[in-house]
Amino acid sequence: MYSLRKLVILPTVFFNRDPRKVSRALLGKVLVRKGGKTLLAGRIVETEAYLDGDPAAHSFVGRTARNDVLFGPPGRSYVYFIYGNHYCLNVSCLPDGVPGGVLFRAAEPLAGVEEMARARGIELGSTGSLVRLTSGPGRLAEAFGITRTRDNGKSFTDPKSDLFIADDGYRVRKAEETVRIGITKAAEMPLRYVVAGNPFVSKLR
DNA sequence: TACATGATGCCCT
DNA sequence: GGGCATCATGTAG
Repeated sequence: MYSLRKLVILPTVFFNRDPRKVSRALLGKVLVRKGGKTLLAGRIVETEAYLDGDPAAHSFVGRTARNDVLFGPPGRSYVYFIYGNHYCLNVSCLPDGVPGGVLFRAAEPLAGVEEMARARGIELGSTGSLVRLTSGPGRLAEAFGITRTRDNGKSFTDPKSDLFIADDGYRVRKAEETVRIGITKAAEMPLRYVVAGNPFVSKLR
């Protein structure tokens, strides 16, 4: 069983900087969802940065009700619904008033594997079932039970929050930068960050 | 009020 | 390697 005790919740200043820095620094950190008696935890192995003035960022159109969190204070969860099926989880970056964020694209399950499998409708034990739990932004969000109604705007840095990001002392050996996935604008910018060789990183399409 | 569009994943071949 | 499910959001009218 994964132990909560060694977890140190990341402070707000961690997110109050360039999303590229935050994306890289988040690799190896732990995403945690605390339920009533369940604990879901996953090591972050893949992220993407969305910058201020970035044509591929939701904030590019200006501040709206939908993307408001990206413009707000750092360290909040930005959840959006995409393609009629999937939620995606992000964290806001940069000071209040400046838009920016990091998309969580994949994680390695550490705790609550059965709950994740149930949420994903996956039978554990079948081929590749563990990887399919959390490799991909839509999968990751579903495994952690993320929805816009429930989680958009939540603080990631409040110890009382049921959703937070923590450091458990793990250090990534090697990180790699690649182009982002599934976008058409500014598609050439290398703003995707992955833990080299980790099997839970989502595959290029 | 309608409609095109998209930071995708699944389930086939 | 390609079709498809499926809907919130923004923009036009």
